[in-house]
Amino acid sequence: MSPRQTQQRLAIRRAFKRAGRPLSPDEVLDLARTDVPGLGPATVYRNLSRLVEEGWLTEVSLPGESTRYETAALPHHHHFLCRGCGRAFDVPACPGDVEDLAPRGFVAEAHELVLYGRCPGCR
Amino acid sequence: MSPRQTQQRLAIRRAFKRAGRPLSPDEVLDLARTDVPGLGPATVYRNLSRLVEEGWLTEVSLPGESTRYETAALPHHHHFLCRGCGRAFDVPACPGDVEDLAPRGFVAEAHELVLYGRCPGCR
DNA sequence: ATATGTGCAAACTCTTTGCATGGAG
DNA sequence: CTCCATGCAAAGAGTTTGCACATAT
Repeated sequence: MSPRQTQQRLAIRRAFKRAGRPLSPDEVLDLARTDVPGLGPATVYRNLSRLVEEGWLTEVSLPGESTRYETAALPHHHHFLCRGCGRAFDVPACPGDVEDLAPRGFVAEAHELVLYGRCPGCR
Repeated sequence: MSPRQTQQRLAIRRAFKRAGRPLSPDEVLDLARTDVPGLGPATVYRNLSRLVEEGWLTEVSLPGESTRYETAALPHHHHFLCRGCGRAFDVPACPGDVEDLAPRGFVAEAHELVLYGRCPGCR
């Protein structure tokens, strides 16, 4: 029962390949509609969940923002949220050892770092 | 037009003083209802916004989580989210210089770091 | 006495689900 | 020809707003 190659599904994957950055469901809807005009939000949500299950996408949670998604298989990295255009970008770096900052008695297993500022297009 | 000292408002502020950690609107509602049983969610939301405007609270946004709030006037710090109980805690530390990680062309103005793991009560 | 704050309920936004139709295999 | 996937519309969860009444000042 591998997934069917529908036009909608192809358009959604194409959107991610073209964007090269994390996308919100709404951004996916806009981008994929250039290929499949009749595309509806429910289909986007269903495919995003499906693609996460299959390991092709991962969820990107940013503070105060609705969940975004990006293609999986990237090494450990962080994110940059532009205050101008609201778009998210990858930051291919990590300060390292940040989990040692946990107070005594707390056990840190993972961390997320988000930078806020201006992207090259919004300066 | 300084705010009135209603029982609801007092109960909400008392909830934060007692908790000593970031609280979600729902947590505030539960805690403040021990003082004012009839308290409704709308009143909590209205007071949270008001207290942020007045500078008594600040918003705490954590990835994938609904907005929490904590008493303002704390020095720069970060947060710990317990995967066991879902509660947020303060981390009074910062790795420093993380904004230099922004890719070329990007200007970072602020950052947020979140640790995930287990709090002392959930080990 | 006056007008701000509250509680209820309706409105809104974002996301999920049910169901009949359409298209991939 | 079969089912899985889609689109629509309705249902949910969380938050905001409108309105009449309560209450702090």
